[in-house]
Amino acid sequence: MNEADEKVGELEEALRARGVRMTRQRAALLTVLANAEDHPDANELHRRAREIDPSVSLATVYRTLSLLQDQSVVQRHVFEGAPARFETADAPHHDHIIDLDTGDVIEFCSDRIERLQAEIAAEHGYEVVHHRMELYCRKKG
Amino acid sequence: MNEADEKVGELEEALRARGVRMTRQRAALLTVLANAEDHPDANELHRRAREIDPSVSLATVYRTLSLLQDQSVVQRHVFEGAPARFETADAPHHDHIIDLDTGDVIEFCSDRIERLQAEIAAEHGYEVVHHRMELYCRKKG
DNA sequence: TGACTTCTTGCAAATCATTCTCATAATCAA
DNA sequence: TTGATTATGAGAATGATTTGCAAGAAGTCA
Repeated sequence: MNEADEKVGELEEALRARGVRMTRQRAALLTVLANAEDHPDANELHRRAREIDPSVSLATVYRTLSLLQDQSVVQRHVFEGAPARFETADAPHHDHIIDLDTGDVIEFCSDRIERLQAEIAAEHGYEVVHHRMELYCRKKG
Repeated sequence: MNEADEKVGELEEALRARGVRMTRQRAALLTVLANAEDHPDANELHRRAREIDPSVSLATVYRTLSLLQDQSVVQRHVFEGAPARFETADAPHHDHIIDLDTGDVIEFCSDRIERLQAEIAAEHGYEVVHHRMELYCRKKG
């Protein structure tokens, strides 16, 4: 039993404890998400989930992703001109570098930037509920 | 003749100089854009353009917005879960605070953040082509 | 375990923003 | 004005996501 499978078990239990019904399809999607090292979109998640349970429909993938987002189990990212991509929300907050040539996504985080953001918001009388920062980049010459 | 009308004239001329045909519809949209103090979406721009020239179609609004974006006359912003919003690109680069309760958009910019972004990208072997930073905020209680 | 209530699912049809097709109309250079 | 080229309107097409509905599972309680 690897790390990801362990994670799936924990997630299932946590969700059940919060009154979420555990179905075949939801378990399949949780497994896919826990094993994903990338940032797949709904279609790709659907493809992978079908390998575990061929009956899973795309509609259910979307429904389950919404559910998991509400439960703070996954995060949805919408990058420019592309379908939304998903990842498990267990990692601490981070932002993304998007490689314009390959579509690769690299994660990073910077306390200094976050602090500056809060400062700027405060100057305008606001507090940051959440933010989005994406750097669309190209490999250096 | 106010500031915005002057801007429209300049824009028309600049576009013509670049070989862009000036049509009734394009002029209408330029006028709307030059007079917009907010960040309207395509539908709203269509509504406003119709007040000047009722024949303008939504398809043309979209086509013209693409054209103007290519010509660096307007910038398109896609905020969370909402249609794209547009603004003239004459202002220097800036980022946005989005008021979650009202949908209001406030502009700001921070050299310090931009510098940090470039630094972070460089650490990963990248250079920033462009970026997106949005602070989804609520008024401070 | 069986019976029930309530939630889930798959499928297909519906949305929504945006783009495209194509026949017609307008722009601009000569 | 004329002609070559490009733009436009109307509506159909697209792609991602959501939804309505009838049928199928989950969790509950006796």
